[in-house]
Amino acid sequence: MAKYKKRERQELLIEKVSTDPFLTDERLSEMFEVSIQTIRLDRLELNIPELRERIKHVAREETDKIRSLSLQEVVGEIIDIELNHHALSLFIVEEGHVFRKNQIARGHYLFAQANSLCVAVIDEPLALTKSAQIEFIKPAKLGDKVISKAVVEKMEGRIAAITVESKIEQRLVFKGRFEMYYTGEGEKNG
Amino acid sequence: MAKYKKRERQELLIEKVSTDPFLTDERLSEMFEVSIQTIRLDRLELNIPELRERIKHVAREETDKIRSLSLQEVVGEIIDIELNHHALSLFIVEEGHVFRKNQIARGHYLFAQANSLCVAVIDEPLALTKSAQIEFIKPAKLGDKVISKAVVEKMEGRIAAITVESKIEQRLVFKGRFEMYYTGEGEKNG
DNA sequence: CTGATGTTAGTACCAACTACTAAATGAGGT
DNA sequence: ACCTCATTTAGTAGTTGGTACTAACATCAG
Repeated sequence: MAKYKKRERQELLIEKVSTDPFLTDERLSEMFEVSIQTIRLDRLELNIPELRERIKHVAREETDKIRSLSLQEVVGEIIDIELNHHALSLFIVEEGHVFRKNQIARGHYLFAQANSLCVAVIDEPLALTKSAQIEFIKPAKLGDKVISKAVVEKMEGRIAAITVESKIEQRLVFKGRFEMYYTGEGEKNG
Repeated sequence: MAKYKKRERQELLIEKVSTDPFLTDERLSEMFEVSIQTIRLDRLELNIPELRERIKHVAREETDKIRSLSLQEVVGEIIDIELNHHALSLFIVEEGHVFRKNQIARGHYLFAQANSLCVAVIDEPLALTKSAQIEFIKPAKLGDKVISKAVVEKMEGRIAAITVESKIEQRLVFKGRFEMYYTGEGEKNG
């Protein structure tokens, strides 16, 4: 028997549609070997919108993501800043940031938070990282809220020295010392 | 006169549609105060597909992006590896990786390439970054192909020392020394 | 005034639906 | 075997946002 019972079919339908939102009722009716009307009834019962609405939804969602991605110029959200002095940012560890195995955040995200905070705190048109000494003291896990604080120690001869400390619930998880290279507007070299 | 000439209108149309792909011909015809037919003719001449096709396109494009984002587990593509000894990876600098202003790659992408290479080269179930000293010698720019080489210097007492050098066309742009913490399977501690 | 260019109007048709009515088919329970 | 309720299928009318096509205006330039 190729056909499923109502319950089974509806469960599979949810799965099918959520993995591939581009399926028409016709294609679905072929897949489950039932009539189009049955599929429509199922969608009605399950509150699954029609193809076009599903696509529209995906498209909208994703255009939003693009916006937030280009905002993600800075990793983490800056919550306090006094230019050339100090800055604070918050970074929440999400699914994309962790090793699946153990839910520990990849080191380079903590680094990225610190690094982009350093770029942000310097009030000059160009600021590039020159060097860094960093330490990962404790792993950050999925869901953790990491607060990073950057303090500019000195700025001299186009080089700024910045120390960064990142904490989760007051506990130090990361620290680093960054040297940033910066220049004013007209200036440029290699 | 609220109405535009054909040329102007068509240019604006392209802009409108590309910034908001969700506009129907009807809405557009209202915006430009012309008939729907005129809009349709314009789209025909400009090869702009209809609303539904535009949305579908956006949706598809973005579902692809999600896939490639989750693939971005490792930054850069590993091109050679001998576990616990050395590894090589290639990272091509793309639009998302650079400052828009000057097309220079954000430092944390170079770091991420090096860091994930260090994670990859260690043949143990768990490998976390403990510390790093890094130097950014020359900026990497949009389109650059960065080859990163990690060499394991020693592995002792759950700590591995690894040196990384990243080059663009034989020229050193980044180097670093990483300390990685690792453990075998059953083991675990905070 | 005449043509070319541009703009509108209108028709037939399409995909992928919704909303609704009605008939056919099960599958169970007694 | 018969009745019943759930399920499935069929079919119609109407919707949105179009394509494709024909035909009738407008407008302006030479």
